[in-house]
Amino acid sequence: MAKRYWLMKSEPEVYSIEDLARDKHTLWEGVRNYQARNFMMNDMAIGDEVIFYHSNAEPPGAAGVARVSGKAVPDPSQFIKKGEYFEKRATAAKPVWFCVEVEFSKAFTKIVSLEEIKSEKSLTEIALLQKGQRLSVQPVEAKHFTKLVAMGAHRG
DNA sequence: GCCAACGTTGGC
DNA sequence: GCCAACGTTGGC
Repeated sequence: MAKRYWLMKSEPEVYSIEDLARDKHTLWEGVRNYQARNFMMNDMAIGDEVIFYHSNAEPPGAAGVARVSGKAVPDPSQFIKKGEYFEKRATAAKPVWFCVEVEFSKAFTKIVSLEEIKSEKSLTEIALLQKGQRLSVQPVEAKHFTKLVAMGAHRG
């Protein structure tokens, strides 16, 4: 199957591209939206490439590239009773939430800001910019992925 | 199944 | 902190 491309959002105050660079890989825990979960469960494959997007940041924007390094597994955070992501409906036999593992690929020297993405003509169709688009895990077309990476690489 | 109320996301 | 644009919940 052909490699696919994705965009995954994280608040850098919580987990940034620098954190991923340090950790090398991480489980993408805490997604609590069914559409986003289904992308991870059903559509993501090892080797798929991911734009790591900083949301609720100054500035918001694409911060680097990661790679899917492990297929979807039950999200451990749903079983932590005192945790922020506890899911009381979940059992070991029937988990509710799943997450993939991603590994660090590269950090852009400088964030490709949302403002720059908006002003780039070839990116007007990217899912990220569509009205009401809030999904924290979303597909990206190959041409948009390539463009974002080129914009990120042309810095520094 | 409908839909109002409520909660969340995330840019500004 | 505000609020648009969602998604979820729960009464009926």
